[in-house]
Amino acid sequence: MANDLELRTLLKSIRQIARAVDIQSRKLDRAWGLTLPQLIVLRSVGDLGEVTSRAISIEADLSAPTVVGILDKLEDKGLIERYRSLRDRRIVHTRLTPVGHDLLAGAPSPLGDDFADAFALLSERERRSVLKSVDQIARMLALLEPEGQAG
Amino acid sequence: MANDLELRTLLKSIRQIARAVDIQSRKLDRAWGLTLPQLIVLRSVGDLGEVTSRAISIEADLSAPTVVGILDKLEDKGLIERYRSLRDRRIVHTRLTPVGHDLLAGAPSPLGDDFADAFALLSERERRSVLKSVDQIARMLALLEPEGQAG
DNA sequence: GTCGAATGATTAGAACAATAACGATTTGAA
DNA sequence: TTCAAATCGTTATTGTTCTAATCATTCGAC
Repeated sequence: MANDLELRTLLKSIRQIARAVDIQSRKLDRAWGLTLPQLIVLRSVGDLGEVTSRAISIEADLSAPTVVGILDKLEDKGLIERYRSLRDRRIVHTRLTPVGHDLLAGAPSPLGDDFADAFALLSERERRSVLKSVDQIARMLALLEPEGQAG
Repeated sequence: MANDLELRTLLKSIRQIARAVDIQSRKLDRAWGLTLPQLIVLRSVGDLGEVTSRAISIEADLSAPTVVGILDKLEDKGLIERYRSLRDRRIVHTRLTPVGHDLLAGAPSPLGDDFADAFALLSERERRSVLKSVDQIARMLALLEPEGQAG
């Protein structure tokens, strides 16, 4: 089938993206002391305000244990603080500290300013096509999961 | 800027893809005893024949140390074998064992048969668009790396 | 009120993946 | 020939991420 070759090509591109993102994450860490997932979670906290771990998990597309691990690190760095809800003591709320707020305000583009620039140079038509295609792949892959309903 | 929102959307899709691929890898492992990176490396060995670690690293888009770790596991499972070149004893060649060859012959689609089916249902125009966009992102991200020359 | 089920967060364990550092070997220049 | 540089593979270390299992708490049925 011709499909087999296309699937290989697609898989290779996905791998290249995964690797590039990983490398970018380490670069970010060296320059800012924050890895990409840490920045993503920090942004989620900034966007959502006082937020439960579960909500972060959904927003950032990370499993609950992963979020906990990242929150541990962000707390160690003094960027966020956590406290148990008084109404329901199972729930842990997270919010930015002033330091975290400031850092977030000056944070770079997660995928790198060079990438952001390159992306901005695309035509609107190209950008729309890219967004549509990448979202399409994401949805098709998510279908395989038990809970995945993206209607 | 409108770009900022687009970049966020893109990042979210990329994260969803990364996570879905990771989950698919674990599913593969449970069903076949091989994770996705292991399958990719095994396929690389199958495609390239007697091959150096360096060549696998390039083909599979993985760093050299990562490839070594994966080859260790594949060797433990008896799927590949390694031997030092006699001409240049720095070089280690890798090839499939008969067991590895057989397993590869029956291996499933790396991203899952469900995904392969879903992808096949797309029109040729859609498939081309997806491949083009994903490759475009991969190239734009690779640009940031020191050695990345994709002309 | 009490006990089981459900929910939220966390810990334990395993795999991938990178950079940095290292050892072994070959190549090339003086 | 001898020694420095380059190349190949590997080890050490750190970080992300998942599933499975665990703990605490709340909710619901009785």
